Amino acid sequence: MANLKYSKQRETIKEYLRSTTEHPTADMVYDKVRETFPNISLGTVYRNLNLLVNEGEAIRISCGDSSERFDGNTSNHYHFMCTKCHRVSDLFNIESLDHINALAANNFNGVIEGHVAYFYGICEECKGK
Amino acid sequence: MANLKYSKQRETIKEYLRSTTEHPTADMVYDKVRETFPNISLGTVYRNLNLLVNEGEAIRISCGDSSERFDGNTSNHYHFMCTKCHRVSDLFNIESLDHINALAANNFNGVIEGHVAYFYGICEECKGK
DNA sequence: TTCTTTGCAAAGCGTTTGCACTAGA
DNA sequence: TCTAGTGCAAACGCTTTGCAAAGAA
Repeated sequence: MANLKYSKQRETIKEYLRSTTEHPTADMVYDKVRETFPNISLGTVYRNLNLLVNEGEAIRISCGDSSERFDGNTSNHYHFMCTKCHRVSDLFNIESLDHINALAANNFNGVIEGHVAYFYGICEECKGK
Repeated sequence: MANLKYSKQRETIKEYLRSTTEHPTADMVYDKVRETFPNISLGTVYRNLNLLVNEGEAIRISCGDSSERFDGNTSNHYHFMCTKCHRVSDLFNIESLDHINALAANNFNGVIEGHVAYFYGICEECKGK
């Protein structure tokens, strides 16, 4: 949380994540940020993505794909993944599913602290094809 | 789906998955099955796990951990992962959360086909510690 | 100066795959 | 016989890490 010095690279990554809704992978971030820093390395991108996630400036999304995705929108929301084009989009129509925690806690002897959930199906763009 | 020949190795893996509720990783399966087939290779374990999942004889579980887990119980149920000991357990107390698909579909222009969800928190064993 | 960040390259880890051989049908 | 499965080792894809140089405070 502390000991963080400013870096142009991290700032650029953070701004890119905030500006997009495409939920990029580290590789996609790398490609984008290289437009500004042609010499940036993938390692730096990974390091900064991890830092941003730890600082609460970004969210890590695992949708069963081979690589993780990142989201600069840290507000509580759910995601949808298209099984055809594998794009991840935001679902702002559901506010919260926290009631399912109570369902899970029923008759369970541990402590339910939260859940991870995402939806899948066919996105609007792929529907007609 | 077709062209499957019997193999002792696959049968042993399948039976192990059916007999346990520990949701083993491929490595854990490998360790277990080596008790019966000391020369089995990790590659064979992976190949058979994938075959079993494709045949519907097992389920693949991704809980954000580095490695995937497998479950021989193919009935519809949810999982709980302890954030302390990282054990995965079954939640038989919730039958279905399919109603959340309708919540997600509301005001969404694609097609919601299903969801992936798991719960996390502290398991009964770790609670007292 | 001091401590963090960077670029680079190598290593790490889980998983898959090519190949020659074995075994089920 | 014919085809699928096996063991082995190498390769793969994503991510992390060690190190010396560069940059922020």
